[in-house]
Amino acid sequence: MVGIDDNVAIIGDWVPPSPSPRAFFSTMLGDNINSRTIPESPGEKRNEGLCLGQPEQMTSENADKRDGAQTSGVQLTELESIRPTESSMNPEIRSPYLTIPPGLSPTTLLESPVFLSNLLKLISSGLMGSRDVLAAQPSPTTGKFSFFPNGNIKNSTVGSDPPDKSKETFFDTTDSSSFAFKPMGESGSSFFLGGTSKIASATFPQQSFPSIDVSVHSGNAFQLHGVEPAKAQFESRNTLHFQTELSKLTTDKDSGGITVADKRIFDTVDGRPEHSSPLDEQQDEDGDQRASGESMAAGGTPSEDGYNWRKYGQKQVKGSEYPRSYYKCTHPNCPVKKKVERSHEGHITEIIYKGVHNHLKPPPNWRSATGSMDTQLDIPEQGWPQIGAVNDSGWAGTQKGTAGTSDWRNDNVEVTSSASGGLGPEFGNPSSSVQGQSRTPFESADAVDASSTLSNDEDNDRATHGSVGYDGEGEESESKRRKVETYATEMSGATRAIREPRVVVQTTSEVDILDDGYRWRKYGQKAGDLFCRSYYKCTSAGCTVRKHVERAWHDLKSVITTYEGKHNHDVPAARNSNHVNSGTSNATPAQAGIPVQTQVHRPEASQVHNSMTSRFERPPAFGSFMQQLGSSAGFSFGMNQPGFANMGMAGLGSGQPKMPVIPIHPYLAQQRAVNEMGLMMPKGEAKVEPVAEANMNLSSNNPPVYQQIMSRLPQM
DNA sequence: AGCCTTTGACCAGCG
DNA sequence: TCGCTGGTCAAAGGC
Repeated sequence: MVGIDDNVAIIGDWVPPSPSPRAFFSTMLGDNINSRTIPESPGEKRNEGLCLGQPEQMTSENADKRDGAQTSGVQLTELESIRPTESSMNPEIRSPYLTIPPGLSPTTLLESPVFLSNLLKLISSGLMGSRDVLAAQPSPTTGKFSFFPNGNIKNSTVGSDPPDKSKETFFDTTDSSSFAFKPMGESGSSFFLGGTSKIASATFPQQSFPSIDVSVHSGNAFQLHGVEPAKAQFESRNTLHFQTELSKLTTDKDSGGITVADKRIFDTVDGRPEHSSPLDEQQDEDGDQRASGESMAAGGTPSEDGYNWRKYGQKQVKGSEYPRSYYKCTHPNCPVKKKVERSHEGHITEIIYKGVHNHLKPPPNWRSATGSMDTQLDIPEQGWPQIGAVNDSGWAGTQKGTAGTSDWRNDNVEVTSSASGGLGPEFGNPSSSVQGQSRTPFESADAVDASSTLSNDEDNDRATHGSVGYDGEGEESESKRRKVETYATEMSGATRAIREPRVVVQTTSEVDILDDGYRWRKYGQKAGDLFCRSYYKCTSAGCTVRKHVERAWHDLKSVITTYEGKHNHDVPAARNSNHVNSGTSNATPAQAGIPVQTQVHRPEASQVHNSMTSRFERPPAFGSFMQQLGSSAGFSFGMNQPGFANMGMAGLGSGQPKMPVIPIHPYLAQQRAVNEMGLMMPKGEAKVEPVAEANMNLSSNNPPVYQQIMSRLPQM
């Protein structure tokens, strides 16, 4: 990769030896406890401080005071990604520098909810004061970031003037594409977080956060400036305007919960991609202008943000000559959607994101290799879902009430409530209440870091070999090492192309298999020479089960249905009752006893209705069983799926009772996380090959085949 | 094989 | 109640 690999963090007085993205964020966010000297209230869990800081920090006054006090307290560590700097204009206001390690593109950072939210954490924790203004330019070649206090930027390189060498001699002033954070108001090329006093003036219960507005000059400038309601700004040619409005960030003072509304708007001019993945950036660096066009997926889908999207709608909107496109993240259970609007020239003018991904960004080439379903790694459910939850106040980014609009209300309510307060300590994960054992928001950040790492070939190799971006860190703590191991396991599992269990059922009627009690959405169809196959997804929220129904042309009566995925909810009540009570004698072998090779029993259906419940609330014994099951039969039932928190809860229908909450020892939880990762098995092909008719129970009273299969799971 | 886009229809909110 | 609008669904076909 040109640039980023060549120049690393020139901002600092010296450059750490290839800090990993993980280290970058870890350090940035204080994950490196050794470098963290930010005062914390005694007895206060560290993680609490990591979220949004202590409440008393949240006033503008305090924030400003802490700008200096806290940042000056940041020790210069080996991975000094953030360091205090004397302001040439206002020595009281200090802002950390931020260096972008190799392999981590600025755009990757800024597109990352982790980055944005963590910047907020910085702000809130005092590392970045409310008045800190960041004028940023991503350096495709250096990856430099620097944070400048408000008003200190006179010569940012953003789009215009080079930095003042007299002030920043270390700054690569000859590199017009260097990174600088610049206060808003100095041309359009500013990037600031904290938005003057908006953050500062907000007090944390029900605090309203300012928008974060990021403009990215895809060529050589990068901007993120806070404005009020995010407004699109068109910069010069090749300018990308990225607006993120953390339009709603509220906290529950007691629980530490936080609700964040996030909106990002990408504006592009001149048809440049509104966002660039690291690869795209590389292409740009290489002068490969294909990026402008080819960074768009077929059909113009903006995919260069690294995530996989499925267009689910298009609408001609009022006042726009061109339609607006609607996309959903294809990752299972990921609630993120985005709207893409285009200018009358057909260029993308705006992308509005809704929600935050609850998974890692898939490595660039994985989708084509293994399919997006398997490549977008989940991150701990106590991570982004809560943040995302927070964000879902609507597309427009206007600051709305806590409930948000109808479409997003579920996200907000479900996640927030499920997380016992959202972004509080441990993100509300009851099992993660013990410091240092469970995953914290920063660990989520770590995961994302690692994701970024995967974008880097070199680091990717390391990840594959179980060493994720720890170069230069010789004395990592055991806990950190454990986290790395955990992640390595995770990555290893991902590398093995984790597949889901598969159950193949042959029936004599497609109708029956379609009417199996569950709600399916047809998402594809394939007609081959010998067969015609339809693809279905379960429409239940949080359910990842898919099936395809295949009918041979020569024998249309023979229907082979293959179920694939994890069995995380019960049959929808209405359909279920209908089905059971219908008495339709059209029962088929599909509804009969299926001789699943894996002779398993199942817990109560309600006990596996979603993995949120499973993960948080299932008895440990059940987890143990599932491990055995997973290891023995290649089955998994949504038990080892992180990242289901929000959707899982959203998917809790009224008729789906929740399991009692059974606390799990955090250590066990963590170990389980590791184990579960390790149990991610290749597709288990628990195949029910064409079943002999004799084996079919044609009783119409039989529950759907899926239930039949599930009924063979062990009882608790 | 699996996912994607297209596109008309449907639905809900709102005035 | 109606019309407008935005958002979503889902069948069909393409990649």
